[in-house]
Amino acid sequence: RPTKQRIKICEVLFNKETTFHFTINDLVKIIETEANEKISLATVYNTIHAFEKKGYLKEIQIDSNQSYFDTNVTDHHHFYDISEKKLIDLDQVDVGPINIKKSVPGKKIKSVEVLVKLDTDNQ
Amino acid sequence: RPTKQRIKICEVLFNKETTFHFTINDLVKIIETEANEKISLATVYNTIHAFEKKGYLKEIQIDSNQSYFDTNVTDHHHFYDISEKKLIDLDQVDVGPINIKKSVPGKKIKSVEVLVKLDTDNQ
DNA sequence: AAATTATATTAAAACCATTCTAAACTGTTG
DNA sequence: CAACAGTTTAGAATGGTTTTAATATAATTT
Repeated sequence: RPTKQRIKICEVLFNKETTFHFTINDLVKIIETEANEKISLATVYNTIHAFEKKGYLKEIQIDSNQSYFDTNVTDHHHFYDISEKKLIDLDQVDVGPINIKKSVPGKKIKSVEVLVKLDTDNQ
Repeated sequence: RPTKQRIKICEVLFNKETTFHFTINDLVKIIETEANEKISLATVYNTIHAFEKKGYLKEIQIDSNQSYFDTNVTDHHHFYDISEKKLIDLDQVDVGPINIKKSVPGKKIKSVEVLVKLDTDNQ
């Protein structure tokens, strides 16, 4: 299981000081420039999805035409900078407690996600 | 501007007692069965986007491979039923006030969206 | 009401992120 | 080191969305 490709991806993702956000394309570019190695798109998708299932990554859906991933797997929320198409972490503390006062019969809450969209403040 | 196709779409969307959620595909199917009329996908996309820009519809992004639209354009949040892929409205009252205690320099908050994901409660 | 103009609709092609496929390859186990 | 299961790969397929270029329609002018 610990193949060359997976080791490389792990290095890029988890040998950083801070957590960060990326798209599949970002990741491929990082690997191909930083490491000057070719890697198949399919492998990246496979690996990232495997990591996500294991809980090493979180998928964040904002845009209907691209998935973002987060190496920060703790419970938290996000700012989304619309013009730069970038994500910024938002701690639970910075949002405050959220108490959902409505429930749906036969269903249980799996997650509560807050997305705060940001625009340039050109007053 | 008030073409046959636009009138038909308006009827389907806004002559209802309640607001509702739909995908482009849902809408095309409704029009083609309920009205037995053919309508081009491109027209539906054009019209829906035009309506969205005018503020008659809200786009909701959940799934990275399909956009949902909401005829409820008031400020509110959503439940997302994962297994049924359906949206359910969640009033602001049912979520409570959210106060974002962090800010990003040069950016202003455009929207705060809460998405509560639901799973089947098979205890 | 015909002619003109601007705007909409359409089918089909293009796009692009993601997934699938089937063959080649690699790490592991005995 | 042989055999197997799991992995990688390039390329094709998928599917929602957008674009294109031609045709049609509504509004405006003559």
